[in-house]
Amino acid sequence: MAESAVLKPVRDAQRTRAAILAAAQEAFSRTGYLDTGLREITAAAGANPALVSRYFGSKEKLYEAALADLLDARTITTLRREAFGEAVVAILTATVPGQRNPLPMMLLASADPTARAISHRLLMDVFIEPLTAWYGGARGAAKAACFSALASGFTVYRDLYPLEAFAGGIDDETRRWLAATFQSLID
Amino acid sequence: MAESAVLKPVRDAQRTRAAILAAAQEAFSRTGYLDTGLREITAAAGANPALVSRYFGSKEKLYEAALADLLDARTITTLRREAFGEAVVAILTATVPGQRNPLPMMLLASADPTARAISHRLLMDVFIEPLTAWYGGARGAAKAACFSALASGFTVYRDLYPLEAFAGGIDDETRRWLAATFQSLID
DNA sequence: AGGATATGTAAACCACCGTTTACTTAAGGG
DNA sequence: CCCTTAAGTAAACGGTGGTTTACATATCCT
Repeated sequence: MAESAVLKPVRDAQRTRAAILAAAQEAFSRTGYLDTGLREITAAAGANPALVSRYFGSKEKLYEAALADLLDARTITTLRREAFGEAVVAILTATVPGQRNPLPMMLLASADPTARAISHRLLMDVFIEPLTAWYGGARGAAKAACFSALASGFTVYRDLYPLEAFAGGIDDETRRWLAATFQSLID
Repeated sequence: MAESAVLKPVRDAQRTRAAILAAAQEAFSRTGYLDTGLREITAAAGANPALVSRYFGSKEKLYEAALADLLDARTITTLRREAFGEAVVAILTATVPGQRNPLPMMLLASADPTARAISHRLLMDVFIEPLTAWYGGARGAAKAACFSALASGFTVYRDLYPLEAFAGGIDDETRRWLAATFQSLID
């Protein structure tokens, strides 16, 4: 039988790089930056630690690539303004812990000065600034900050330090309070 | 001249222990748990790395002692309910980064599984539970969660990933929004 | 087909860290 | 005053981690 060499080549730099990136995202989101070893990441990707140097340059660069691939303000800036609060809460509560969510990764990496600097810059460039522009006006930056604070805080007590009220499905009152609070940044 | 042996003894276990604890709080709040070495802490305290084992047992125990010394729900539960929102904002904005604030320490330590478990337990026992009781009623826990989320989020974007809107003195509109949001958890 | 090149591997290197051990020195009671 | 004990020190140990080096092998073009 002809094996599908095109679909599953034994050696494929792009695929290997992508596998390492995906494994890094999973691992960094779960065990942070400092506590995640390159040997652990590459083992999960079925690759070799030395390939991180080859494809990304260093662990820091790998982290930067992993985070940049997850950060995207459009998840928020494409929502309709009329039902903004409800939509945000829907997104927040739909997100499964550890599944392509940049925030735990950022927070778990914040202990390392270099990783934090990378996160800070990426956060500003590809999230805060677009969000500020989307809010618009003189208070756009302040609204973006308030939005980020509440959304991040929710994630902290849902994924990092789970509180029953957030980690186990939230009740209708809480959902309404969150939605109304997010909405109040627009009205 | 008689040197004040009572005020500044050369060898004093209690004083040395306290110095290590203070240095640990400062260092853990600044560089996290994993990235802070015992040699660094003890050097700042003018002590020896081996004394951590003697006085605290291990690095984990030192972290636990350092965090427990900072966590206290009474900063919140002693506020008057009528002007709760304003009072909370006053406390949040008065807090100088890195100065006896348990939150950055908790967040920066969250990458290490053991340190996170310690933080989680302490947080529940000496903060969330008292706060839940203070709010009271069926939704006490949910209110405590919402409070913690917004307060933590504010701290994150003030101390960890500084946004101009929070890190450089906040404007009156933002202050009002925060105060009103905190107050809405009571009314 | 065959050699040049891209891809992957294994092992070593070097530095750091938490902890333990053996030792030195100051403090304090009889 | 001496000697027991507490307090502090220095160095070594075992383990780990990022990175580099030297090497093996699959892939691709002529």
